[in-house]
Amino acid sequence: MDELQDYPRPSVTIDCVVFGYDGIALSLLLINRKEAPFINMWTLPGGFLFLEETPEESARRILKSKTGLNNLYLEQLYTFGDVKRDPRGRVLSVAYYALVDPRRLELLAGIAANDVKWFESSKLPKTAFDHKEIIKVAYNRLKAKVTYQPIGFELLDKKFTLTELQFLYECILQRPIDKRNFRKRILESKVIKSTGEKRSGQKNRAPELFEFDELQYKNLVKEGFQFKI
Amino acid sequence: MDELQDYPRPSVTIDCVVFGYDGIALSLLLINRKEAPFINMWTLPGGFLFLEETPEESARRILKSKTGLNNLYLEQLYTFGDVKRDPRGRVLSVAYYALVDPRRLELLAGIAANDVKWFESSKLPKTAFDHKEIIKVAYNRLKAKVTYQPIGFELLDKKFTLTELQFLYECILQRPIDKRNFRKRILESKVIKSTGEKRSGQKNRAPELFEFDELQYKNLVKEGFQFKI
DNA sequence: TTAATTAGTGTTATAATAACACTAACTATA
DNA sequence: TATAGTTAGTGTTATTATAACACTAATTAA
Repeated sequence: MDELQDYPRPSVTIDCVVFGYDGIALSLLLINRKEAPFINMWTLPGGFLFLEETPEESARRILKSKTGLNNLYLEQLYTFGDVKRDPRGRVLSVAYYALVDPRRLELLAGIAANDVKWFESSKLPKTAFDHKEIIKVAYNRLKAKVTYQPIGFELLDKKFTLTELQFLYECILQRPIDKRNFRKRILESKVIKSTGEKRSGQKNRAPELFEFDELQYKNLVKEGFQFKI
Repeated sequence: MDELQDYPRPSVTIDCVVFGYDGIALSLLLINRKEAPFINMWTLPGGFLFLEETPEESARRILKSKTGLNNLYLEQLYTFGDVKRDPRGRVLSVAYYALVDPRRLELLAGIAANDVKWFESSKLPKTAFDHKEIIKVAYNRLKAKVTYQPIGFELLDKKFTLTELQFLYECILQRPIDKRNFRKRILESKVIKSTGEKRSGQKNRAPELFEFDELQYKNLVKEGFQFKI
């Protein structure tokens, strides 16, 4: 019989690509590394997988400890396994990506402000390990996914205007979207509903506030509905 | 500094979902397990990851040893990491899926015929570990992928007729496709080209033989072309 | 009250998709 | 050698989805 101990085991880490959106630009959360190797370089939030947790649980634990947030949208991205991706030895990384509204996020008090930082996705610093590659894969996945699954809402406040939602999509997809067509489609899809409220206090017409209709979305999915932007 | 040996390491295996198509049905290659646990049950071809190989290299090595084939279409599927997915201990599985024309495949002489077997995907036996779940994820991925990437060709002979290609798509997607629309679209896409030959010796009109135009496909992709069925 | 600013709204041309039925070529056999 | 049986191959049209486009409405500040 094969015994587990007959085979050498790699180390396994979890790395998270955390996307945030502050209303202006898509950003990524990076951590300044305080240890060798790659001391003082920027890295994805990550850590070693514990034996008593699943990779997803591990990702949530790590995100909680680095950002203080739980319950965020999280999805497995890919497992990176180049033999020399970590100079310390053989380390597999199961990568996840997460979506966060950074305005809802309080970076943990215990962590020095300089250690954890948001970077605009177009202005990333040099990163350690193969994290540049992981980020690239994550961004491509986000871009593809956002057009056929209503995950963009995770990056916004609970209540948002259609203009805000459109700006977010333009920001992720890096292309302009026609306002009238966008509104028509998103409203026809029935995945968002009006709250009846308006956002006032601006120097212009008060826009209507909408929210994601999760219940309705689940029903639509059951009927075979496919979200599409 | 973090040292790798400070952290417990899980075992890591590679499991492969091998899809085959014999002209009639989509099939899966399973292996009859000769060891505990799950002795005598059917499993996905798999094995432990070696420290000196990447997960993909490992998958190719495993497939080569179980099927004798190399150079097959292979793609990482997902990493399965339930804490109790293997009764022997903590084992992560990095799963891959592969596409094979089973008529090109000679099962290795060294392996008893009963040990390795094709099963129609609609008539699978009970499988060990969480392999049922892995298979389900793989089939969903294949179904989605086949509509926007020309990977179906991997399951056919180098030269094939349009009718064969259409049957394959109907088989994977589990729905009828209009013959004229299918031909129009696949030919307009330019990813296949006529060989000029015909397949004769049947009791009916000799169909034209086509082949996948890989060079042309790569060019089209560079120009931003998206395959679509 | 007026200017500035962003929100909100429909129509039409164009392109993509889906539905549909016959003729052509080859083989077997009467 | 004519005919029946079988699968290959071919275009057109209606329907639906997409893309392009410009003005009016509401609010605030000056």
